[in-house]
Amino acid sequence: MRYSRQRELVLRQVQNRCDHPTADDIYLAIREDCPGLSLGTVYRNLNGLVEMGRVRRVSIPGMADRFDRTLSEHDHLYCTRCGKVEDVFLDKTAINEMIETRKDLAIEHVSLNLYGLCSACREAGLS
Amino acid sequence: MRYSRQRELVLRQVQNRCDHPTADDIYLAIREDCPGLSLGTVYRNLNGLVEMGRVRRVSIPGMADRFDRTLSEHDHLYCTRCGKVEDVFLDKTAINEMIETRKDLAIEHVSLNLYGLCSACREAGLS
DNA sequence: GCTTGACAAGGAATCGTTCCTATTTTAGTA
DNA sequence: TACTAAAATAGGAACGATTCCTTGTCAAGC
Repeated sequence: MRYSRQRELVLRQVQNRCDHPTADDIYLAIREDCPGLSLGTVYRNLNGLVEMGRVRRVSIPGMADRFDRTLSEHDHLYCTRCGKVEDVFLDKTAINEMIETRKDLAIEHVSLNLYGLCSACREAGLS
Repeated sequence: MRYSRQRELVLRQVQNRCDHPTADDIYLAIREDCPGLSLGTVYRNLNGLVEMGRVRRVSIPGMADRFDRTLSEHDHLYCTRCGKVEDVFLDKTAINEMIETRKDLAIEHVSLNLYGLCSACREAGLS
C-alpha cells in the first residue's frame, strides 16, 4: 500500500480525537487543512485503515458508523440522553464462559451494545 | 389507533413467518394479496407496531432492519456463512451481574450481537 | 348521510455509503 | 532527473434503506 497524504490526515484525525467521529466529522475537520478533499476518499481510507487494523469501526443501529482510535478489546456505550458514544472496558470472562456452556451454538464473536448515560450526563444527573 | 387492513396484513406477515423478514420482504409478500400497497405504508406500520410492542426490530450493522414476531427477551445470531438471522435464548444473569458490579456506569440496557454459524450451516459443516 | 381525522398511495427527498471515470501522485527504475 | 505503471484522488453519479410530504380515501361518531 502506497503512502498518501489524505490517508495520513485521516489516520491522524482519528488518533488525535478522543471522541468517536463519523466519516463526515473527519471529512469536515480535515477539509480545513486540505481543501478539495473528497468524502469518498475519507470513506475509502477509513475502510482501508479498519481492514489494516489501524482503527476500529463502531456501528450503532440507526446511526452513521463511527471510528475509534482505541484498538484494545472494549465495547461502546451509547448515551440515551446526549447521543455521545463512550468507550467501556468490561470484564467479559463471565460472558465468554456463558457462551462456552452453550455447546449447541457455534458462536465466533459477540459484540455488545450498551445503552445508558455517559459519564458527563450521569454526573449532571446526580447534582 | 384506527384499524387498517394494511396494518393487519403487515402484523400477520411478521407473526406467520418464522424467519426475520425485512420491510421489503414483507412488502413483496403482502403485495401479492394487496396490489397497490406502498412500501412507505409497510415502514410506517412496522414502526408503529414496534412502538406498540407488537413486534421487535432486529438491527444488524450494514444490513436492512429485520422484524421479529418473538417478543420475549432474546438475542440474535447472524450467520456468517449464509446470512440468516436466528433467535438465541441465553441465560443473561452472568452478564447482568457483571454490569451491576460496575457502579461507575449507568447502563440501562445491553444488547448482544452474536456472529457465528446458524443451526443449519452448523449441521452442514459437521458432516 | 356528513364531517373529521387517521390512514394509505405515490413519489420525492434524505442520509449514509459506494462506485465510476478522468486526473494526479507515488515509488521504483533507467 | 525523467519515465512509467500502479495506486490514489476528486468529483459526482448511483445506490439502498428509510422517511417525509402531498393528496386522496375511508371509517367511526354525531
